[in-house]
Amino acid sequence: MTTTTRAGGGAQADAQPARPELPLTDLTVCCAPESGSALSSEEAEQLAAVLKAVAEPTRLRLLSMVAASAGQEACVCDLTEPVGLSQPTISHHMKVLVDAGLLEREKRGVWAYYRLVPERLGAVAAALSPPA
Amino acid sequence: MTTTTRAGGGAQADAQPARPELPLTDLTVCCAPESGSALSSEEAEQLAAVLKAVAEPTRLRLLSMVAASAGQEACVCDLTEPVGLSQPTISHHMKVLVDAGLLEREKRGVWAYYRLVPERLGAVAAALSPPA
DNA sequence: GCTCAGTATTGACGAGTGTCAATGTCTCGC
DNA sequence: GCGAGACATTGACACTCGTCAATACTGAGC
Repeated sequence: MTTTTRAGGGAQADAQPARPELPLTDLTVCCAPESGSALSSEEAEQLAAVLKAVAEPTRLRLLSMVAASAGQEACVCDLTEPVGLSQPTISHHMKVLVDAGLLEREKRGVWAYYRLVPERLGAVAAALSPPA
Repeated sequence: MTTTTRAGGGAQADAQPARPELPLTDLTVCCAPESGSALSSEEAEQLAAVLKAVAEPTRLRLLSMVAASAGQEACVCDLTEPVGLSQPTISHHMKVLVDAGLLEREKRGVWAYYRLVPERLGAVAAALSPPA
């Protein structure tokens, strides 16, 4: 299994069967010290997939707005206006963030509330931790 | 100036005049705790610009290969073969990483050596640090 | 000066992505 | 049940991006 250094201690690999490969907190560290080996293609694609979700100004703002909200959750109705984009666009970005595992969706009545997943974000940050 | 929480303590804002806005270790924290305000458009674009450079499997592999090399530096000739892409493509990716401030280029004779900039990578990781 | 090897640049092409208008779906209140 | 509001989905468009072939550039050795 090549026990390389990894980020996040949770390592709940058996999450949902619907998503075949989405380790919540199990991301290979990008830039390990000199002795560590480089990323494989699969590891690089996994990390890049999550980073792609974050590497977009609008999504970063949405993520930060959710994190800054009380209880670290917010609904689309609160996000559409300050961002200044159409509602379908916001909905699309939120879906990307949910698919990346960075947000969780919960529908309460008519409203859809999105909540931050700190462990996932922490795993990404740890994967980018500098060597030494 | 809105002194928000930031990542990295260096804050050498006056770097090179050639690059107008490339604060090496001065990136606004994305997802601050509840009291912290959300990212502005400029802050989000700055962070996203660096993340875009990293959110690509090939560039992640190149970055990790440079970091894993002895002395944390490597030349293009060492990277082309294991990645399995053409030399212009590798050169292109390296330029993107240099422009993002994640790598530094130094030409020694005919060879171009790329060295990791840990502070920059650390600033990105810190900017993505989870709240609380 | 000339040749050669290591890199960088240019141009072009296909794939991917952010955006919006229009439409669909679901829940609540009447 | 019905209309209204909140959100998701679809289709279309412009734009960006990753890749390669071809070419230009640059430093070393003869």
